[in-house]
Amino acid sequence: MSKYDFVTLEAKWQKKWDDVDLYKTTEDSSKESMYCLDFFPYPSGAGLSVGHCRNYVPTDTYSRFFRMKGFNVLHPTGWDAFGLPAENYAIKMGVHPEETTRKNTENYKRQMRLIGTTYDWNREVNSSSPEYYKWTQWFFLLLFEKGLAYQDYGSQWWCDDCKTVLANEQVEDGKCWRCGHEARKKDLKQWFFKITEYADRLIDDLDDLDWPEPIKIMQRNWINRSHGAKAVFKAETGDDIEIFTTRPDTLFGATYMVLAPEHKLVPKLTTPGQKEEIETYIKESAKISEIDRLSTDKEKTGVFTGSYATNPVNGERIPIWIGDYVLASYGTGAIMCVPAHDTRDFAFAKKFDLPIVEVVSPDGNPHELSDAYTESGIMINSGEYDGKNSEEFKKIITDWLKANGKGDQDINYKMRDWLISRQRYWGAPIPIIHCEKCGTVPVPKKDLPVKLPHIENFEPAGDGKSPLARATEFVNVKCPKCGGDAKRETDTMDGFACSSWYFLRFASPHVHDKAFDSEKVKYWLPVDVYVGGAEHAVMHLIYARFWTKVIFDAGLIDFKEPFTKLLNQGMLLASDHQKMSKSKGNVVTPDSMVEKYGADALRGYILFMGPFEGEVIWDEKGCAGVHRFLGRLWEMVTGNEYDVGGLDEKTETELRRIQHKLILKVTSDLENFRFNTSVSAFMESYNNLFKYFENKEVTNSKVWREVIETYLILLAPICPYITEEMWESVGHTESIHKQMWPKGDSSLAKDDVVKIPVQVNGKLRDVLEIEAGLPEEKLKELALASESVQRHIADKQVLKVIIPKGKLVSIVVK
RNA sequence: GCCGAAGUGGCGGAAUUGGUAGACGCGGUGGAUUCAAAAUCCAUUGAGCUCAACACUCGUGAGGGUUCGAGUCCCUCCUUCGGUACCA
Repeated sequence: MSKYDFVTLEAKWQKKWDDVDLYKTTEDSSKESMYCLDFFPYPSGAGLSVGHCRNYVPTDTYSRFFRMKGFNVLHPTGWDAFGLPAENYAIKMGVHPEETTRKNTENYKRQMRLIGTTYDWNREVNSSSPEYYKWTQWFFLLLFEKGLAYQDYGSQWWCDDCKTVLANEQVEDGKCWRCGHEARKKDLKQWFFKITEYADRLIDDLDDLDWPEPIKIMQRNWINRSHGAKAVFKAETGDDIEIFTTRPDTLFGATYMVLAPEHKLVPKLTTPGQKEEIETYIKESAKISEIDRLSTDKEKTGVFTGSYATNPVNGERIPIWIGDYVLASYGTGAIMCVPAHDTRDFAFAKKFDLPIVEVVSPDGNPHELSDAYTESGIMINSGEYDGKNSEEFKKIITDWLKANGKGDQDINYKMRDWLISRQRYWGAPIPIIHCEKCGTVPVPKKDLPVKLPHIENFEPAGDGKSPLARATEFVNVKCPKCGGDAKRETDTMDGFACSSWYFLRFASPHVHDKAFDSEKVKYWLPVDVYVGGAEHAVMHLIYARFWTKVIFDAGLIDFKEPFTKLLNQGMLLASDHQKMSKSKGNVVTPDSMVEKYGADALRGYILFMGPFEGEVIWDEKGCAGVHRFLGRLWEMVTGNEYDVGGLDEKTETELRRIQHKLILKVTSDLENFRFNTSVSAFMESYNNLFKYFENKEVTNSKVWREVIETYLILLAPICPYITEEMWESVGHTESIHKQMWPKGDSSLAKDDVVKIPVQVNGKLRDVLEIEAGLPEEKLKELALASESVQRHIADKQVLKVIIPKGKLVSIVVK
């Protein structure tokens, strides 16, 4: 018997599996398909840490499990290689991103194989390769044709550090999502995708998805659909000021208006006397950074324009102010103010001493308000509508607005269109040609891909123009329409465009004449199980859903949602309870763990650490513990003769019980992504089997072999190397990973002796060890006869005895 | 502020969803092996009752409640973490 030499055996099997291409996936209509996908990684220069393993090991285990259950499993991966992070890294290293990407992907791939993943490398894709981004551009043109891609001038988020614009989703806390530099607004002409057109469907279709509820909530909040009404307030200048409100029931309480400083009508509404003050305010608010301006605890500021408007419902003359707490980009950029029923308006009114009129009262009586009352209630001070319920009144007054041409019902969204232009080099060029005569002309599909030219000076200039603008041979083209001189669009696409369709590409990664093979997509998609970090809740996961719907609408696929089931693995923190990062020097690499304990131990520990969705803290000792367990298992499996003798019935029953309990437990745990408890089940099962290990008669028996073989098969998805080696050592030639998953028999798993706790007044007093299946009468008798129970009921009166499901005896005494 | 998740031994975490709290692992303690150490193996390990056994008491963030019975359900509060930020 040899020792558990994980180094040698892992290398041996790695090679063997590669040689036979064990994990090559092909379509097979006789088998049910299962598509299990990890968020494809951005190949960073730092390589994989054990934190990444927390994503890849569970999905790999799950995929292996499903293969053994007889499913045809697609479990591919690839590289999200385009985008700012890759480019910034290349700039930092002073190496072209093509080169850094090539190196980094090689390293990732090496590490992924090291930990025993079963990705089908025949299906590897790379979003920065022309074969791939040709189709990203093709989808851009599809969106363009459908009127969903457009150019617009406007104030955009800009990062001075990355020297490019950012989508709204990519501004976190007023800062650039990637580099953390403060974002600011800049006026630029940019490309957008009209994602707002899909806002309703993006919200409504969430209902049917098997996704974590928090992610769905985050998406709903991000899109933030508000039902309400628009209303027109007539200014005394004769201008119409349109507002949006979710509380039309409070219209009678609108005592002033506030417009965003950027609102178009501000100059016209400003009276000569107020002109200076207004202009100063506009200048000042432009200077304040967005973060400060959006901060909720900032005191309200504003200036009176000098003009008045008429409240459409009661004809009251109300003053028009401007204030920076009103955003130009939401709704109409103007609001009606109801200080009695809106906290922000209340604060503003208090500060500038504006009238506060209560119109919704909790009890129908007027009150002295010390705060805004924002709940529903009974209408007061609302003319003929007094006494109505405010919720019902919403509809009544909205209908009235409509009937009188002063408004209508309306819906607003917080989500904005997706800004996809990037003034950066490392992305898919936007396939558009600008011609002076013909305007914006899409590149004909036959001319795709628009290849990203190899240029040495790819750093952003910071002038708001893409580095591609400097590549004159790239920029200057003939117009596809008129043949005259024209210029290429030089912006590249946001990296999130590339990742909005990659899951489709895996079905047929090598087709050259289309983005995907419809038949194969039909077989594999949608993705059955999609696993990745929760940080993509509002970026990637909204964008990919949007593209899928556009592709569906174009009739190219037959599903509306790309990811049926979504799971978020919990974060893995370093032993210092902080995120692993190079700068903190707390990164643990899979390489070092594989070297010390083997890939199987690393995999086992990753799964054992804690619940899949929970946050866990790295502790190398735990990894060593799993390694020790595997060493013991090795001893137990490899030292036996097997098949020599028979076995008595009692021992066989006991061994079968261990075997079938394990099958049932592991099967249900793996199905439910409860890997941590399945690893404990293996350890527990080992401990139970080990009690027989000294008994040669047992370990030489056929039953022992069967129990051990079942154990190995069950463990194979978690620890593929050691199980394969032991499987071979007990005499098999076909890979363990090709074996069928065993079926558990609950009747064999059942205990013949059960433990029945006995409680007296809710306190545990005894545990009866008795034959299973005794009638309740007998249980009651035995429980009452118990010595320690007697001690507690002797001088008392037994009121009742409860025996729920024959599992426990509860005696109530007085 | 609002939305969401979670609080269980020295630590990571189990607990059939209302039924023996602490599975499994880590760490600790004692022992075996060893010249010694590492490794390995065996035993023990929630707290208290000044040693031990038996028994008993307490114990799942805090306080109430429902129940024969609560880590699990209900109410109030506290703490931590994630998301979000004047969206009218």
